[in-house]
Amino acid sequence: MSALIRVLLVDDHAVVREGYRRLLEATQRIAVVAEAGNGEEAYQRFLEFSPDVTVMDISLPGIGGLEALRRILSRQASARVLMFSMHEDPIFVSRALDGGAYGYLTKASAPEMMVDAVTAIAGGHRFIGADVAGKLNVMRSATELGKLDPLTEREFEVLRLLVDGRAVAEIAELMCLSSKTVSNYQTSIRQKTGAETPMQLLRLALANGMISATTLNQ
Amino acid sequence: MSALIRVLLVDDHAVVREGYRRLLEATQRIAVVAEAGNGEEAYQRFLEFSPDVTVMDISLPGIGGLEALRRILSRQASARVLMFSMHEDPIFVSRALDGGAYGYLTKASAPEMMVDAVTAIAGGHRFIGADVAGKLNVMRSATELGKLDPLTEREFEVLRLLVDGRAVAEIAELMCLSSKTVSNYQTSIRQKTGAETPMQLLRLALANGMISATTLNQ
DNA sequence: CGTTTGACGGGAAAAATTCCCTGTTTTTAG
DNA sequence: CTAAAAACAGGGAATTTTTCCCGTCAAACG
Repeated sequence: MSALIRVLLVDDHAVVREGYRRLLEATQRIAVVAEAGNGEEAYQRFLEFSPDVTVMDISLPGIGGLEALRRILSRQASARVLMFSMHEDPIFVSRALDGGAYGYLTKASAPEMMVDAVTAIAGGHRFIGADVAGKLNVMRSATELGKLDPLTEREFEVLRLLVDGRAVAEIAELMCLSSKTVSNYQTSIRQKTGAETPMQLLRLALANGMISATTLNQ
Repeated sequence: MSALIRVLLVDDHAVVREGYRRLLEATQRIAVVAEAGNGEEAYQRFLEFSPDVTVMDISLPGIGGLEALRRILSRQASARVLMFSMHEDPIFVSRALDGGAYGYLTKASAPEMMVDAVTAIAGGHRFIGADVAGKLNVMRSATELGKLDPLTEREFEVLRLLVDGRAVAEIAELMCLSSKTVSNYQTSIRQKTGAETPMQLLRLALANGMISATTLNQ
């Protein structure tokens, strides 16, 4: 029998941490040795405790889960981190795995799967929730950031103006084009990026830093 | 000593339900008699079990937490429902309370507070988490935030799903409506808020905290 | 040279939105 | 309790937008 698996638990919601803690510790094979509520703290705790496995929410206040993951790995490349999130969106999954995570689960997964995942990762395996694993291959390597690459200059400009809150007609005037052309560009943008609704397009643009999220709030 | 408090637990994430269940049952004074993963199911379980307190997430797939709350109350006006959510945004809080909820907590609250809240509500008191109670009055007057107030419950739900990146047809299916109706709602939302492009809607939603800026970036 | 790729937009068909209007519930006010 | 008001749901028709496919033109490329 192997020794206790020492876990660092990171989530900004105390209730969720509590849920995972009870869940994990119920097995007797896992001990939660530390918790953190944000990215910076997670990094600190990681250095302090050197946990076998770090279980971390991808959405954290402050530096965010992916950045925390990066910092941890830059300090100790062999660190084993299980990322989880409430999104089963493949983009999140691939970003996490590209970032060096050892596993990925959604909060919608069966609770027991968390135990399996932690155990697997502690043993050096990778673990990806069945619910997202399927989708992964389809979208693989199409990381969110690359999605805007195939856009031509004009398409990109149209997207920028859309994100700026401009209407199609307005963009046409600004760019001295026919509304028709702008519409056509919009269509090709959607095809190239795979965004199916205006909002998805916007979120994609935001994720690519076309606008800083903080700017949005005023 | 009073009898056991019988609780119905509603959240779309099994892990979160599990966390709350363990948390609540650890006290010995509370028993989780049923769980539900969506609004329709919540209503069914409520009828089946007549729980003393219903603990329900505001963001649910299908009919949504607020609608589920409404249905429950229309069946039994004396029902005691504790709504919770990951948002501490005043708009959600006031919606829930206007809708007849007995209490409101955020997932960021200390886990023990959940127990206190359930106990208080079972005793007929109202319970609002300290973290949101303060903001309730302050933010009420802020001009930006008032923009979503004239929206009706259905409009609000449509907006939430739109911002979530859902297509109109998808929303229609989720809410069991005709696409036509959803389109009509969309129009009235735009008229009431003055938002003319999807981006402006997104901005509004952000300003009102329907989405956290960090969610967008990760 | 051809060939490809991007810029631009027309035309026709398809889809979505808008405006208006009709019912039905629900809620509120007196 | 009753009347008025508001919310809910969606049909019809006109309109706008989008989509898809087509073309021209110019620059870049092998």
